[in-house]
Amino acid sequence: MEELRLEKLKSLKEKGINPYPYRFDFTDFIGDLRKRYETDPKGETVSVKGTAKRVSRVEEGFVIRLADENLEILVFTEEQVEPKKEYVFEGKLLRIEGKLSVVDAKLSSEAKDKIKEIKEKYDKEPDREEVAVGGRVVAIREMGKAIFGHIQDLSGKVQIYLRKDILGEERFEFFREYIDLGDILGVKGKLFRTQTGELTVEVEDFQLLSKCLHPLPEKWHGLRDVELRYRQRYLDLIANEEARRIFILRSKVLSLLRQFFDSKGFIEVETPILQTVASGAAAKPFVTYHNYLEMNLFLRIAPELYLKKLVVGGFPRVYEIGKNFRNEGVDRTHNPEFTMVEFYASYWDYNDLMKFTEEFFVYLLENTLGTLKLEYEGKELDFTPPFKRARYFELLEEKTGKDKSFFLGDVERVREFAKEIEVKHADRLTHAKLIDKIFEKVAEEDLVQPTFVIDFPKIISPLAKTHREDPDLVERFEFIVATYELANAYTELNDPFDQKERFVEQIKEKEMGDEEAMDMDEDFIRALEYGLPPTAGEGIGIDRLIMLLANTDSIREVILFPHLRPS
RNA sequence: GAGCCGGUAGCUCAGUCGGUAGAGCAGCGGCCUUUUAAGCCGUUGGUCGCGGGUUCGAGUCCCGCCCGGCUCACCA
Repeated sequence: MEELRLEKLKSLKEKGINPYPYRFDFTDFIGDLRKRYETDPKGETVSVKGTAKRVSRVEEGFVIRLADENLEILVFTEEQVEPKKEYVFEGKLLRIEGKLSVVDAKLSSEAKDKIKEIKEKYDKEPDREEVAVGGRVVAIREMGKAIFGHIQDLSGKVQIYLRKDILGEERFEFFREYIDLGDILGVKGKLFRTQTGELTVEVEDFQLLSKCLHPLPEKWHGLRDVELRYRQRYLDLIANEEARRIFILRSKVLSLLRQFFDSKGFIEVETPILQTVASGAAAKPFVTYHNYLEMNLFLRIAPELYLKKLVVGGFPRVYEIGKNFRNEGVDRTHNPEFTMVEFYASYWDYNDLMKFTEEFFVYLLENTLGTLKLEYEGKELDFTPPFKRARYFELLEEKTGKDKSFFLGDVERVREFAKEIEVKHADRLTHAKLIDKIFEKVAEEDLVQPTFVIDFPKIISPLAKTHREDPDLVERFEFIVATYELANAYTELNDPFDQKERFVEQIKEKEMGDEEAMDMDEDFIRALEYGLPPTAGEGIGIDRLIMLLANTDSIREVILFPHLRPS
């Protein structure tokens, strides 16, 4: 902590001022002010003339403050220009961090628009409305008898303007003396626009709402150190607009997801995370210990079996959004705890689920990014339905020249083939795992566009219903986007005798060395004996979905507090 | 687990061949009533991740450890 800020804290208390007051009467979040007085352009082409007041280098090119008749607009360009000279730029009009900006701008010869007219169109006059807003002080610019600054909340930033003649000597000096960058401040005053057109609160009164005892990260570069950004995510959120954007997006996706599922007659439920048998997926669980019961419990690897028990119980459509825990390696696309939505619908089969999935993605994309074509790691992904469909064994045959009967035939010949194409540990994998690994190795990497891979081999799908046209297959699909498995779904196996046999097969697999093979859940079999209606179920990985929408290549960027070793 | 890269001021980063540890921002003291990466003048600030070694001398070279990133493995 900073010595000086601690002294201020002490001095405030001595003056009888509580640096941590109980409440603040505010009228708006900052973003609401902006919504009221500003509309967002939609990327229309404009060309404007003005003087380059400041040229700043950023990662890709330059940001220019272009001024005409004292009104300013930001220009993002790769063109190199000199300050204080006049230029004409043509580009797309967008609002970036609250400011009207011409992006992808190129030098041009003729200006068809005036900055003044653009501003009048999108920035309305606030008519000195009286407002009270709170936020963290992120900039202070002293100007003698006036002070400018910015306060920020999650919804945005707004400029504050303090004048000695309005506040009076004592309050003005109090601000200079006691308010630091990082403090939470409440201000009351009138909204106006400055000469350059920026929405600003002319402060009539202010109150310290909480003292910040540490200096803030650097204002221009933000907080870059990845380790610090994850360990102290609050600082990341204060300093980096991109971090705020991603987690607001994540929240929006969850909200849209609930809206969509609720509107389709699904009921949201919660099932146990602590389980005595961790089943429903192929993975190694975390183990924990219950002191009172004196027994080991597992953190769930999937909610699947519980959700199907609910369908048996008469819930026709259920969904659960929740964490699953898998005791596996950690990398760019795997976190030991991750969020899934898993859902089940009576009377549906996997064809219904594919339609539903298409509809869901369209709903999600239109309400977040506003487009069905999104850019991910330099590639354009097109979510216009219908999505591509590819049969599992047809893909395999296309890539290897070997057909289904080969892969499902003699295990040793499959093993030989796996060794040939350098599948790791081919000599000790079970038949099921061999096929799975060969598929991952040869087929998955080419699946960039959204694709339903359908009709998986039965031996790697112990909970899926046998294919109605082929006893070697099950009615299952994985939804693959940008080579990642985004969803996994099937027509549910509801024959208790078949299910029991499949579990027995899994136990054999486990005995043959597959640690991830599924455990038998006796109560689940009993539930099936009471009758599970025809049902289809699906799980969608929320973290990977957010990665896709946010265009980020690391799962840690979309998890607020990713796991790190203690420092 | 292995390889590579990184850890230097609160933050973002430089630091050459081993020779007294730097910049910008933030901070502090001034000037400035429409500024906005404000500007101008002055100025404080270091366990160079930790421990050991080589050397007259180590941020720099060597060894070990810790934390992070990337890649490959493990998990399977």
